Amino acid sequence: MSHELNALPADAEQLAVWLKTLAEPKRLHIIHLLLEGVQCNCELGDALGAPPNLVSHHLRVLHEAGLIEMERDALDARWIYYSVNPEALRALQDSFAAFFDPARMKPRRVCGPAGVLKPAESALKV
Amino acid sequence: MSHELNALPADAEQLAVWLKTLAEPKRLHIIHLLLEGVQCNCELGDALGAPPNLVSHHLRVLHEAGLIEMERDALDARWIYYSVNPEALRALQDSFAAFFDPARMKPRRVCGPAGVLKPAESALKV
DNA sequence: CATATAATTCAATCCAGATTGAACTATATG
DNA sequence: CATATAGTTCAATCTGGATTGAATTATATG
Repeated sequence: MSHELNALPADAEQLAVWLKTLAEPKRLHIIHLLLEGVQCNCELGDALGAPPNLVSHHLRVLHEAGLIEMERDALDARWIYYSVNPEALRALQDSFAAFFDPARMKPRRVCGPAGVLKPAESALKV
Repeated sequence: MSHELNALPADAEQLAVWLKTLAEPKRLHIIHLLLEGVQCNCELGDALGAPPNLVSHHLRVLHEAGLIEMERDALDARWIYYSVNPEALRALQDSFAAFFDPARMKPRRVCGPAGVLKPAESALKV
């Protein structure tokens, strides 16, 4: 047979990484805030009620997952602005929609006694 | 103001629960297998290379999150068949698509020096 | 240069939850 | 009833990763 039914498809590997990244409540909240236009560590920290080093940690995880981008302020380079990576957001959407597509649902594979018996047999049995 | 920008929207709470449930690699794999039509604990265990009690644990978590359903075999009630809950799958799709909708992206909110200065001022500064 | 600020890095601690092994439940079959 | 099977429950252990506090970097300003 061509493709293993048992293995998780390769496309799903990237999705798994993204899901792990987004499953953290504070990180999901950060994405929400970034989408709303909030951008620097300090403001994110205020909104989350979290210290700057913790915010920094979560921002790094999000950045390493390719979900957000960073950019220094042109006038005062101490400030760093974060934003959602639009391409990644679209890829995430597509990947998720493909994996959890209800149309993917296949009929049950025969496994237990009820499936093994033919209709005629199961009729006799009853 | 009507709604807090800081708080995670209520709709996102359910999504957060689902994401935490699906972020576990074996559970994501189980969803994949169920979508492919695999259904009983034993076959899932074979595919995952995991003992039945561990499979059972993950199935419970998925069930408690409302993502899967269970049904006993009509002929031999020792067998239990699991399947993805189609309604939950659709709700998950909708919820995720709404939260990560690229169209949600708002312009950056003023925060640092570059944003605070008016165009004229920043022009002078340069 | 000295001081302040925005943010990161580092090391230590803590904790939720995955994993494991053994006992248990429920059902079927001889 | 005794034995086997499919699966669950329970308690203990282990581990990845969130959290915390202190030190560090980079930049700006007087």
